[in-house]
Amino acid sequence: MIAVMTRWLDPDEQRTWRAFLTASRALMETLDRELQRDAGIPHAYYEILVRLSEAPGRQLRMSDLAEASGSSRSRLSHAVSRLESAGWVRREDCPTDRRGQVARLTDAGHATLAAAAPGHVEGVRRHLFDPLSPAQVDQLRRISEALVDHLRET
Amino acid sequence: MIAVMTRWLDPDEQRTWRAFLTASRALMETLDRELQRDAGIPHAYYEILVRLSEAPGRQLRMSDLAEASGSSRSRLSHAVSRLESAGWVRREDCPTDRRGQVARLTDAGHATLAAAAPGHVEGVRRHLFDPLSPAQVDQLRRISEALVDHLRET
DNA sequence: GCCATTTAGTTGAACGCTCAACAAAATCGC
DNA sequence: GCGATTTTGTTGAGCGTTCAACTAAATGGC
Repeated sequence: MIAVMTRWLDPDEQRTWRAFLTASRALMETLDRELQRDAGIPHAYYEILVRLSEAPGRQLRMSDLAEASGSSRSRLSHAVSRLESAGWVRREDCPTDRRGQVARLTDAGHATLAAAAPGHVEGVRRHLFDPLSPAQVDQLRRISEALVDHLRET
Repeated sequence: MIAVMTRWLDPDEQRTWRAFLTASRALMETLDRELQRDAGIPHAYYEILVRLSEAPGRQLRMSDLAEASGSSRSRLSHAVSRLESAGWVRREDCPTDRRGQVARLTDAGHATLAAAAPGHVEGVRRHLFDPLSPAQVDQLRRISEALVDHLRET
């Protein structure tokens, strides 16, 4: 039997953790709601369209798209099904791997994205960048990258 | 007709925004999965139990609990229903406002929380605090509080 | 006091996500 | 080459969240 004493968060850590929790949740919910209201799509779907629009030929293998959009395979599969029936994405067989599928952004999908993007960027600016000083923006980038690096190797 | 040119994100802002997005999403998903695996409850429910455990008499009005846990009324109502049928929370009539309901943490709920807390705190430490320097933790607190302040007044 | 408005909380439907199970094709080991 | 393993992607069930609609009680105006 091994007993390990829990190292609880001290008041400062507590405050930091809760502030981070509140801020990131509120930010995501706000941006998600704005996108839903103005463009009729959830943020996760918006991001899929963005990644496809940036890919060469506006197309990506499902697994690469999952990786790029930070999504599980299952989630992506469901999401692309929905985007496909909205007419914004088409699925095609991958020529080099017969297991594979390629998701391609349609013109309609690109148009939807183009219509949604300005409002969304505006929202990101207003809710994330405007309240922070340039130094804080820089700090936030370093902090986020440190967290990502750490989470990836776990 | 007023045409406003979109101020797109410059490469640095782009990088910051995406890193933040990736980091906060990955962190939340990781902590949520760990809590689900080790304690069988989602993070949102864990937080409700925490807030109740900290309240005087381990009880709170539904609307105060919603406020404290950063939840919509509807979400809280559904959540408390589930927590109630798990035996972790009880609903009682509010003595001073006949519209009101008070959620009270049961002993079973407190025990569940006590069992889940050490592992969760450990996770927060490992995934959030360990990868950051003390200075970065301080920066993150300031940044988060600035964002929260800004989002609250919108 | 009485009607209009606001506040508290709940409900059900629609939707998106998670998880585990699965099929099919590619790759690895020998 | 051939069987075991890994990788790719999908599926369906269960769960949690959102949104709009709703009831009931408190508050405010006159």
